[in-house]
Amino acid sequence: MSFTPTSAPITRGRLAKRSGCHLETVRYYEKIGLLPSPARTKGGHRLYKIEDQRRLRFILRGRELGFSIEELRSLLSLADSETYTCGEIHNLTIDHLGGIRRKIDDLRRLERTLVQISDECSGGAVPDCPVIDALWAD
Amino acid sequence: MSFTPTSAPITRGRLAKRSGCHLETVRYYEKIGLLPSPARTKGGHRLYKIEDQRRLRFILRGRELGFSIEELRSLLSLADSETYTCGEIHNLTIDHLGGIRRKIDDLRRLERTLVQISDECSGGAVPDCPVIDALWAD
DNA sequence: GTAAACCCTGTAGTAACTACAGGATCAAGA
DNA sequence: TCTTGATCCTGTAGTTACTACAGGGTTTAC
Repeated sequence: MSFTPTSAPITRGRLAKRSGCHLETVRYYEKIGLLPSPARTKGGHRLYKIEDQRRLRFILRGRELGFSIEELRSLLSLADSETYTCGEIHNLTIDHLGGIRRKIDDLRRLERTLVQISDECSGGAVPDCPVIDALWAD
Repeated sequence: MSFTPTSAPITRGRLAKRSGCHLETVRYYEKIGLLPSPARTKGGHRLYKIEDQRRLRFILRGRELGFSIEELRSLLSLADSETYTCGEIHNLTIDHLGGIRRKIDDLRRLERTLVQISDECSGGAVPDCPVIDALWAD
């Protein structure tokens, strides 16, 4: 007889709470194939094991790092394959980083433009505004 | 008899092409109430006037500046009212700018984290990767 | 045994479009 | 006038990554 108190299967709600995500997110990840369909109770309730928790945490961390679902699918299939190389992962990461940097550049350009336009704005009670003028301009 | 050759009504396709947006976007903006429903031919085809072109350009420019549809709805209703003040527009613009700056900050944090993680990555053919490790970590 | 708390399924909603399908209309040339 | 090809019409479904129900069934604690 051995005690295995920490590895007892847990319900979906408990998994979500422990992982810090929404209850429905767990079901969603299962639906789109990022999480495997877990064992069930006789009544049909899902039962998750430690490895499911680990996988969910992987996905949630990846999302926090801005990886898309499809990027995570690639990342997970590499990680699952056990034959991935650091180079493959590196490429995915660099691509992802490129996308983030493009977004930053776009937003910075936007910021500069908006600042330029709104700096001309008196902000007062006058019925005339350079922001509106810029949008209406021919 | 007067000639008014430049102000003849144009079709949806022509309006879209002139304004540099997708054909269906015009219909979409009409559907959500940003553009008014235009006059029609006997056969039901839309006919747009110069003022519609102007309004569409306003919306498209606003979108380029990152304003959401709802923000543009506010901006347009102010602009339509003819009684707006520069201060009201300024507030909307400053709020919008705040949102953009928050996004930039978020993305920069993300970038730093990703660079930190992937800098430890050899990028070689070895089957071990700090990116994956970071995601799997307990 | 019962009641509260939890879980099940499927579906619809979010933002801002884009992409059809299956037809009708329009403009230009013969 | 007829035809042909381009354009247009409508409604609906797809995109991303979830979230929010409705209307039930199950589990658990007392």
